[in-house]
Amino acid sequence: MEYNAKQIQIIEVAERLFADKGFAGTSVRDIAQEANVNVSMISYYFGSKEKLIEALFAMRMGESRSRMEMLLGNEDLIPIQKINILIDSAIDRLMGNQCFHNIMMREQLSSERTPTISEHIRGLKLRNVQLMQKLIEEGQAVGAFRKNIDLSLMSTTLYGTINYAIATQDFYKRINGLEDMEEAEFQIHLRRKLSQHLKSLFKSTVTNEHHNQN
Amino acid sequence: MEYNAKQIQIIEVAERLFADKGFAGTSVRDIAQEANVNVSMISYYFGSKEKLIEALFAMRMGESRSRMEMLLGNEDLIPIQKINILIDSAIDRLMGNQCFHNIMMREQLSSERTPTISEHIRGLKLRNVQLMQKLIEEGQAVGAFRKNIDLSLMSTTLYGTINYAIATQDFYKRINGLEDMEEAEFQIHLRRKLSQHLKSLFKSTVTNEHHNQN
DNA sequence: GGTAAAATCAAACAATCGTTTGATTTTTAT
DNA sequence: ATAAAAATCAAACGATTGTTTGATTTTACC
Repeated sequence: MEYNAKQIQIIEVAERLFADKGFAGTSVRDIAQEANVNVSMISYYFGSKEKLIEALFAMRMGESRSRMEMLLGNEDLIPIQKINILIDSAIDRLMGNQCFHNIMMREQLSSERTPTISEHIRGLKLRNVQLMQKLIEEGQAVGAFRKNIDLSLMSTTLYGTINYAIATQDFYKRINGLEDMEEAEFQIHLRRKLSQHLKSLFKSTVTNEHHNQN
Repeated sequence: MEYNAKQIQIIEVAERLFADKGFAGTSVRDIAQEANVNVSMISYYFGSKEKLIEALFAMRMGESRSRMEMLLGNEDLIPIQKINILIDSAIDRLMGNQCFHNIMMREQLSSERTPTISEHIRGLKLRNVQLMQKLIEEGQAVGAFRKNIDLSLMSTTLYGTINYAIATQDFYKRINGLEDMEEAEFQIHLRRKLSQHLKSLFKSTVTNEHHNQN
């Protein structure tokens, strides 16, 4: 599906409001007002509020397809380097689209699911899990990684940690005394901390290397 | 605050519906119908829908206070054993109250927060983080744990992993071919897998021990 | 420049929302 | 048994919901 500038404007406003207040908590009049369009434009362009969030998923999902897969082709990297790239790319993707992933998280918490949205999420998660499993199995094959690794829960830890860190970033700011830090600077700070933490976590957990106590 | 049987009945139905469909997505008529009470009873007992969810938080938060803290007093346990108890108690708490923690997760994703609820969540999270930090610092003091551990992100990984595992348990079921498993049995299965995974994760990450490749 | 299509608008639509009302029943206590 | 208090109910309240209508303006094309 192709969207014109005004449609994208509506989608992006809706994305922010859905992330802030939830789908049911956001009225089409809220969206129309913030997007500076008439209320009827939403039904006119998308058919319904429900179809609008489906359009949002169609747009965002279509964007970042097959960006990570290329890292698999690079044969110059050792297994742990590929894992590190996977970690950083996950952090970039989630931190760079916090509103959208907030909505995705809400959608997964909900039981009244839209079939097409559920399918999008399931497909994305399947790709993520399979990519990580492939990387870990590669490492195991060359003897670099441990054998007793819970493959499906490793990706749960990766995405669970990032998602939870984003959801609780205000709390993180507070207990680490970073309330006065510039917002953009804080985002960079959190990315770096998450990257270090997760790389250390994965290195300790999946590799056979001994600890380097520094 | 003390609640009578009918009030608790309303609160528990509301908890399930809020978890399923969100606060804004659940109408007081939905709640009244499923709880077999008249709509006006909600305003009559709680004042408003908003006050109802606050009552839910007051009730659930008041229940499990200071249950974990006692594990700190036990001096017979070595640091990693205390960490393992912390992990299992977190799994028990979140898996045993999935509806409530679903609502808590939604609340943290939202920007339009109720002050009293935010305060409840902040207090709970603060206790969780401080308890884990204390345990890790105890282990570091006796030389059992590594020094370079990101204290605040360790609890993010613990609670992020559990929350995300619960939110995506249908997906977990599917990719592990457990769709035919009895629901109660699956819950036990997931608890055990989570416990093993997180204990292994924490052992590898925080201790100085070398890996035991089995 | 004229005409058809697309876009925009205020207004109205029926449905649902949270809450209140006022009468009625049930419970409690003397 | 009686009076006061608590609980329950159907009905109605005004506000807001998502959507549609029909008229009007803007855009695109020959």
